[in-house]
Amino acid sequence: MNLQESAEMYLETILILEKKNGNVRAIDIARHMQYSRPTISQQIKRLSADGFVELDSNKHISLTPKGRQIAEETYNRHNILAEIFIWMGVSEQTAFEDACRIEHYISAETFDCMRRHYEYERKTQKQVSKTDNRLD
Amino acid sequence: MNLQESAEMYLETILILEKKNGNVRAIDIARHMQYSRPTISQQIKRLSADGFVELDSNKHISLTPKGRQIAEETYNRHNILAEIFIWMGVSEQTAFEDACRIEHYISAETFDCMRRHYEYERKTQKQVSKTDNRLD
DNA sequence: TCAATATGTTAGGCAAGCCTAACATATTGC
DNA sequence: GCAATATGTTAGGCTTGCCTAACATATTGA
Repeated sequence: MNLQESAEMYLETILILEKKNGNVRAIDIARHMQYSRPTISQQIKRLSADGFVELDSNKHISLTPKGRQIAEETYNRHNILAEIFIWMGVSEQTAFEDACRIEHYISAETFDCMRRHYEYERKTQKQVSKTDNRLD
Repeated sequence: MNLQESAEMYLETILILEKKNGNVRAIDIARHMQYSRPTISQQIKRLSADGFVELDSNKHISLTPKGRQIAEETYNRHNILAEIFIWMGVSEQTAFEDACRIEHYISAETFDCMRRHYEYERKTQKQVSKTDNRLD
């Protein structure tokens, strides 16, 4: 299920907006991603044709199970990566921005190793402050 | 100096081939990157127009100072990222592949934090084996 | 109610970065 | 020396993913 970066971004955005607003319209996605309305319209059409989203009669967009799975995987990786970066001392904003780009390119293997490393370190050597700019 | 991923890849590849072979021809780049000869020809023309590489009368390609700087930065980040991933337990091949993609998207801030974290951990808790597949 | 505004879609365009086919030129081996 | 092979270039094409302009439709407020 190796989707393009852009498709993952759309699906993750839909999930985020769904959590925030309940329902999701194309215009909401356009504002959130800072893309034009036609761009969203086209991409939603594509995601719909490929079975990742559905539109109801009110043009409300929802994730299919298949789409939701990808959205949630992407969302989780994004957040966990950002959490790891923040733990390493990266500022919150940069951590989220970098995580957002990197999540699309990191393999499952590397992601798992980073996560395991992080969890292990947090458990064993809890209170070592090794950088100036840690947030926690 | 925010170059495209693809330009960074070409420059890094030229540096690698230069280290390996002494001189670099378009065909060497094509084989290494698995792209067609015309593609390399076009991209070298572009990199040359933008002042990142030069061609001599034998069609040997060399990096300008400006090009070399980017190539070396990219190369170093690639290797250090891979080293960190391997240290975290990622297999050598995956570590290099992931590093190769991620190096183009990670910010200086996040990269520095990862590097500092790695160096600190190596220094303080040298012999803790936390995963099965560590290489060192 | 109906004009103004908001939202969605269609059509057409553009840049990046690949490709193949065809041609041009350089190198090599008999 | 010359045919075969290797390398480089030109021309034209394709996909992805964005854009604007223009139009279609829905919603809202005086």
